[in-house]
Amino acid sequence: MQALARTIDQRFQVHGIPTFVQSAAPDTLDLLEQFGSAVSVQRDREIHGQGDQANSCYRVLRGCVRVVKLMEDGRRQISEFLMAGDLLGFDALDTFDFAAEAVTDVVLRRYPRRAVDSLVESNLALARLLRQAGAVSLRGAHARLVLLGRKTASERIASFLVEMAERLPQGQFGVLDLPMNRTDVADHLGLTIETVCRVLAALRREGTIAIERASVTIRDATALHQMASEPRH
Amino acid sequence: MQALARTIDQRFQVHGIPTFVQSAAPDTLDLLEQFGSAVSVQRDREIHGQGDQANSCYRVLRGCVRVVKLMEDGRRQISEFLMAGDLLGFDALDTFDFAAEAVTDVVLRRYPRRAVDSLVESNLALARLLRQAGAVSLRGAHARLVLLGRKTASERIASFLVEMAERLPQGQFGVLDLPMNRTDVADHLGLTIETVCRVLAALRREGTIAIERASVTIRDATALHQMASEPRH
DNA sequence: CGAGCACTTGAAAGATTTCAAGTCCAGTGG
DNA sequence: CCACTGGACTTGAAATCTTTCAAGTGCTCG
Repeated sequence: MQALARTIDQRFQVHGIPTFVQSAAPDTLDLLEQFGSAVSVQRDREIHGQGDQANSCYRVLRGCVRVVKLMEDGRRQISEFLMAGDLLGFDALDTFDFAAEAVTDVVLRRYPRRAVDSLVESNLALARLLRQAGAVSLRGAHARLVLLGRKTASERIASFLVEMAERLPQGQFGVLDLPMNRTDVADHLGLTIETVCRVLAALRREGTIAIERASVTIRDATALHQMASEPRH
Repeated sequence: MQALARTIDQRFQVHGIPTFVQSAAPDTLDLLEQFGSAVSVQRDREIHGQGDQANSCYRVLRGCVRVVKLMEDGRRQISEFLMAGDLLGFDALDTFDFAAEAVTDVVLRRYPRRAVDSLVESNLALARLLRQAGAVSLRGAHARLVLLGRKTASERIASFLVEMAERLPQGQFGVLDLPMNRTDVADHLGLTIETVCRVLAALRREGTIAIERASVTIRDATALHQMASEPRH
């Protein structure tokens, strides 16, 4: 299904999972495109803050974005990383309750909220697409609840690597260029940076992966999948 | 806003938070209602299983439902508890990736997926409602990610009690009749049943709450809120 | 060449889990 | 009516995983 989806509409892709829209003629979606404008954001700059008015929706064209919730005392949870093709803020209420920050230099396409809202009401294909997108996003969040609530540190790291590998542009295999630093990974997986390091080191020693700074090569995908112990799907 | 919403449309309420639908005349929503049928499910029985075809959507009329993900080895994560008014399965893809089980005896209203899907495409008010519902649901999931990823055991319990208190039928204050058992609470908060007991006992000793079996009375709401240390909103 | 930052590794501390007994009821059967 | 049984809940003590605290290493940039 994933491959099929790509052949049908590769422009819209939600949280790394291509959206399969059966009856949407690609043209209908271009209606939204005319309201879009390009935005560039530098590494570590904020795209929008926690609590900001949700006046814009975005689609990531290039780079990596982190979706962040910050607690009063500085503890941080990164609910997800967005990559090329992923949508941001289309599901928002009137304000964002999380910040979005550029992990790398990022290029976004920005759509005014008003345009999206009104277009959704007149364009069935777009409405369908966004509904599907929301469902996929929610499914991802649920998977992450299991990860944070019930998985061990090793399982979390393994799951993370598997997920990143699955989101790799087609054709590439096993070589991950992780755009985010170890602190980001830690704050995504509910661990400390030291634990992330240690588990990665252990995986390296076992020969499951090879590490070179930001690049992780998967040497034993089977072992990694096993270690991830995903719920049956 | 919460109070206002209740006055406008109390029939639809999403994950405990009433949905505020500005321009939806209540009548429009009754269109869906004609396809609904009542379903009763006994305590601990399954409403649908993990992996089932998503042929139905539900609204909880009475009782409490748990949304469960099970791992191969039996570890369990309850992503949320649904109470009267909450929606279930409206955001599904073709299959459920989680099970729904009755915590207490439950009465549901069941809507055929097909009817919902087609009605969503013709009824703008319903589409808007469900879009909003999805956003609220996603927001809740994100809050839970922070809870599971970054909060301590005490903070999780406090957050849980605060949330349950907020979902109390209006008029009631401070007395929670928790329909779910300690194991369910543990599996919701990513803890063990023993930790749940110990933290509750500690809160009781401090005089923050009083416990009587399934009933928890909040004696010091301020202390509880502080202990919950929610991210700023 | 030195400073700073990201990352790594070790050792001690700590929070939560695991293992092990209880306690307390509600429901059952004598 | 009352003892008994099973299940949910509690509590204690030891074990364990992860964090915290500390100290490097190595790379990049000025």
